[in-house]
Amino acid sequence: MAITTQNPIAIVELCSTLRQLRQLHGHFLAAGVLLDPPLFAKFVAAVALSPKTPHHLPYSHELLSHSPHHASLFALNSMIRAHSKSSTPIKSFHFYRQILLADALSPDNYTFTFLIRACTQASAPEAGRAAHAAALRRGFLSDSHVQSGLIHMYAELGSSDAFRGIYAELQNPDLVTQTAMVSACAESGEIKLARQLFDEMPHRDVVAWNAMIAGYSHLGRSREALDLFGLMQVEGVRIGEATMVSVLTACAHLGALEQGKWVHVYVEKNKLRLTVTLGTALLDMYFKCGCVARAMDVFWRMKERNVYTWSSAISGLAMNGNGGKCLELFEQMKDDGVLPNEVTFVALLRGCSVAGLVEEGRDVFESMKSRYGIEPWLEHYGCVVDMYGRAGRLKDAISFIDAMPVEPHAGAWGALLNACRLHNNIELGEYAMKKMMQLELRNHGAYVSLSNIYAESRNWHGVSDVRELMKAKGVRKEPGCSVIEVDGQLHEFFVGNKSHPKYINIETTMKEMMSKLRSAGYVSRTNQVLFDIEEEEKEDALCWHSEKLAIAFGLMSLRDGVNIRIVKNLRVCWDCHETSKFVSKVFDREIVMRDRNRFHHFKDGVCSCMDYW
DNA sequence: CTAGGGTTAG
Repeated sequence: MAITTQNPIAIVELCSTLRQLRQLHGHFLAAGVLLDPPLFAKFVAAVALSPKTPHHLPYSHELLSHSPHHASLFALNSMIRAHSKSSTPIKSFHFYRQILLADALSPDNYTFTFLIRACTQASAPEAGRAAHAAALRRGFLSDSHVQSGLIHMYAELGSSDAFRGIYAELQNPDLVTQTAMVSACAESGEIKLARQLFDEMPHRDVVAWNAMIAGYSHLGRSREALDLFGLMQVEGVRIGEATMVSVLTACAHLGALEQGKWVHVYVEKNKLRLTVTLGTALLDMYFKCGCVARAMDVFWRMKERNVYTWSSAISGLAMNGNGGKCLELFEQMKDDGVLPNEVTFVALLRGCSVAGLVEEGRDVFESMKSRYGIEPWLEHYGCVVDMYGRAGRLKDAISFIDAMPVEPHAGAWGALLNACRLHNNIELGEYAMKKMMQLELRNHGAYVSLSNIYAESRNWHGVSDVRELMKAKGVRKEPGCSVIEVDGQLHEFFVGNKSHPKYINIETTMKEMMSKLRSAGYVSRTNQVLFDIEEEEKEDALCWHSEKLAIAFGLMSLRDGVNIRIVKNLRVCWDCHETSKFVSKVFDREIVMRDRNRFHHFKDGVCSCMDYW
């Protein structure tokens, strides 16, 4: 685009380096464009909000401080807004102070809306209450956007009483405020109340619908999210980009590929712009449905990619076991000038871990602190332990734990425990378990891992001890559940659950399937059967694990050549994993299984995880 | 065309 003085804001958005911005500024200055205060304000705001360069915020700050006479309320509000979305939201107060100090200026409803949002972003309760008090003092509490901001803020801070109190005192909350309340209730787990408020709303626009759909999505109640989306279409509400993002999140969670593809087609048909957010949600959906190629296709088609986009892609590749590609993508991310954040590093470390790239992973972990100044979260430590452990370097894993500057959490010990299971180290496994117990954890996963370690070595005493322990501690195992999509319909299976309408056929298919597998050399192993089931039920239960039911159902329902795609809520057990490998070979059928941790792509009798998970 | 809803990891 040629630089003209007609479209200053559009040109700012095209700049990708600080130098370009400075040049542009000089150009506009020479042309006299920026003498017009409103235009100057817009320019500064555009610079501040420009996502391309990491230096945009300091630069716009600099522009403002060199032109005090141009520091209009509009410009300062925009700066507060820009900072509220940045990684340093609390700096918004700097501009708030500037407004207060300027004789000719005083804060308005916009100022408080942005300021409150900044406090929410920063999770800063004191600052938030101060902003609340100031807004009250200056009489802006009647503004619905201020109300909405406050409700969101207190929900984010976890003070349910506070946002309820605010809402209760309002005589006539309008659409915006009601929507905020729906979203706040959903966020604090009160989804029923949220739905009630939503249903009672006299008028509901796209935003309200979306708040409710997103509420379900966030709580993992994806089915309800999709149901509500269906209702929204029936009511003829215009579907927008944001709606699609929530719907895609729900599809991703469920592994509902058909519905997800439908969204993709809808987006293209209706020529919705593939914005960063929508594109990211779309590629994430494809990744979580196991469609790596499609996901990467969307990724490369996107015109703009932010840290979410890159992190999603890296994480998607990691989940699908492609660690080498993760590191490659990370290099490209850096070339692109996008700064990685904590989440990017979680994804990267997981990628190194699944691919056994220990040295690379260690470098990544080091550079995270030294180059990017990011303080590791507990998750990062857990990933490193997992990385060493998975590679069989249990000594490195344990010394890494010992050297952790923070108290090791259940995740770190859990990673070690899983490594002990993979590498049959009972002694260290027991030690890890003991450590976990001291953390008073109620997570059943650890008990299952330990039990499996005992079972591998046929130590049935150990197995029953763990079972007793679980009983004593009142830890219950979450029931295993597998979901399979057939013709766009999701079918749910639980262990030994016989309630499916086609159960008789499933049972027949299952028996045939197992006998075919046996003649192909499959031998069932009862040693990893979940130990909370009585002995005599073991053999039986093994045959009726939810993923096996789902596979049988897939075999009888899906045309030849269609992949069987299964989403499981827990980790897959050894026996089901083995069964899947055999099915993929004997029936010449690919199986894509997403478990709690990662993907397993079964083909020709081999799994993409190489039996390491 | 300054304001409410939406994206990543566990």
